[in-house]
Amino acid sequence: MKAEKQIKSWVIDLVKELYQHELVDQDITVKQTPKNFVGQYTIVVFPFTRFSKKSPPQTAEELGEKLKLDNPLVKDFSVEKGFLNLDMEDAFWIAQLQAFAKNPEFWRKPKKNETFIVEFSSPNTNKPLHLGHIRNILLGWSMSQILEIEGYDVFKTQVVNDRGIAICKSMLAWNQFADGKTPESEGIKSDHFVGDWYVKFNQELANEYEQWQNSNEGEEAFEEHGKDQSKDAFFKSYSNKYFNIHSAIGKQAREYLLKWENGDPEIKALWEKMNNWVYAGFETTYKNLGVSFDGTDYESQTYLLGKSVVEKGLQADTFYKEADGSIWVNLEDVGLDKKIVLRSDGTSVYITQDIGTAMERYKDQKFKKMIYVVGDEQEYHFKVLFEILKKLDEPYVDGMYHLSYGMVDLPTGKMKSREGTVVDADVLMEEVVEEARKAAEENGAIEDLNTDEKSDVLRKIGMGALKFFMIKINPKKRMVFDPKQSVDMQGQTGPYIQNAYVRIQSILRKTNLAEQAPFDTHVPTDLEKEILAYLGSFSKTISMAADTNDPSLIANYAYQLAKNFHRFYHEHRILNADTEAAISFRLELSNRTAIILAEAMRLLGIEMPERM
RNA sequence: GGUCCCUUAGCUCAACUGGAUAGAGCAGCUGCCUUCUAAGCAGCAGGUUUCAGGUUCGAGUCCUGAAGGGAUCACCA
Repeated sequence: MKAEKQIKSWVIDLVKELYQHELVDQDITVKQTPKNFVGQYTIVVFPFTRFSKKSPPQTAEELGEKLKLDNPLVKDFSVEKGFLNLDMEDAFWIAQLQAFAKNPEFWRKPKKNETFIVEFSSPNTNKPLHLGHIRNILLGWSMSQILEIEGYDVFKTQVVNDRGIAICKSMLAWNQFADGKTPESEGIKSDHFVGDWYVKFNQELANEYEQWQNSNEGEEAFEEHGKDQSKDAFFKSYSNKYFNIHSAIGKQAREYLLKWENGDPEIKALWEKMNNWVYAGFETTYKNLGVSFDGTDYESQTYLLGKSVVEKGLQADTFYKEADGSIWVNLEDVGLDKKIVLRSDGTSVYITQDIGTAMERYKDQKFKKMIYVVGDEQEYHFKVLFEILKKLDEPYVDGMYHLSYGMVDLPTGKMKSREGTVVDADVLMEEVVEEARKAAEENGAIEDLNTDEKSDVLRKIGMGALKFFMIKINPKKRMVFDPKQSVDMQGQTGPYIQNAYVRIQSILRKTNLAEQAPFDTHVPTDLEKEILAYLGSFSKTISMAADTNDPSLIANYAYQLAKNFHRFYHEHRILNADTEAAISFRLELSNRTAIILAEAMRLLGIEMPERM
């Protein structure tokens, strides 16, 4: 199962013997041979010509001869330009398949005893989770699973932004307009309930603003600051200032915030009540998404952590004080800007809190590595954060990584809450399961299941479609989310992969795997060899996904494997193959394929149904 | 304007980190269900990898420049 590694070690020995040159694994490229050539593994020999002092084909020929002679597992070889294609003996493939039974989780790496923190999701508490969060959560979750396989002790955490002006807006609107209504009384999911009051606030603000625009004060502001802009453009750009300077309702919201910071009991109680509604709602959404966390940091508890940071920075002369009392760090020597870390009024800014949180986490966990799953619009922020930590000589800084992912767009453009084009996570999940139900009704394969079993299967299929659709795309790419495509169940989709698994389970139910004859006399077909070789490359794929922080590699692997299996299923009989050995071999091959498919999907947070 | 990211088939994406003739799916067209689940398989068609140079045995991948799109450059979070 470590075939490629084994071939590399052969090559290393051979090159040493023939050309007296020391190679390491990384110098050698071994890959699966493309379809239109004979053989299963290909060695790229171009790089060896430097010290073989022969043409690429000659070098390949020479290596091939010797490999074949020395290794009984190499049946034959062929040379095409600088590529050496190896055709392996049947015994080699039999041994590959047998090896799975000895090491059923061969892709799992030994424990490293190192803590790896993965921070993801990071919602605000003033509105429900949306499509963008789903991408974030899927990435974070799946990186966690992958790193766990790589041998880390993974600690999954989220930062909840539970304080600030946003939640105060919801609180204010609820206080003024809700008349004591609750999520229970209205029958609304509780995070949506709180979000609705946030929307209500913004509506009130918009009304107020519109009236003000036509008032004398509004006219004056336009005269004074509008310059050569159109009225519309000016008022659009002025809205923040309006909120902070003129708005009555805005003033009230800020008073809420001030009272909160001063520990006003009434406001604190309201704040707690509304946040608890939100948490209850998030809990449901997380559960439906199939994710959980090992810890949660609330900003209300971490936003003061900045103080110790500032002290440390001033002591180390990393930070300096301006005349007005604000504290800064100068990062111009590493090509960045100056950055404030403490306001003149002594309050901390966002980055200060991040530094504090990192230090706190290190104190608690002694983590070796940490990933922040955060959108790419914050790339600069994290560059600055890491540089500051470096200047502060924090020991863990080299293990920190910002897993930056592109925004999720709709076919109609950006998601904008003001324009009501935000795709809500809960609504989306419902839709996608509903779509699975329609598809299942059409083909009727699960009619005989009871209601619970059926809804379980439909949930797995619908969520599988949605999750796969999002996770198969390279994280750093901005993606277009087409709702129609996200519910597709055919082609390069989650259900396509689930279907391969279900087909295998259906076969395995008809027989007893443990009672099969030995398969060592079976002569494997080209396709069987191809699948076996591909199964073996699962470890490599996981490692690469871990190294590049890219779960989409696993998604593509799973798709490719499922595709190979579907083809195999059509081209070969399994249960009624010609010989006992063939039946046994194919059953075991199918069994291992199913196990690896399920594992690959598990790493992506996708469950397999047994029927569909 | 500075910095960073993206650009591959009509659309959505791959390409094992520099390897062979750039692959899938969707959409379109053709076949295949009395044989292990047709959410499947096989086939047709679709490409100057945005453009111009460079590096080398070899470039979608690396370098330089250009064009188009995006992000960021707050005493916001």
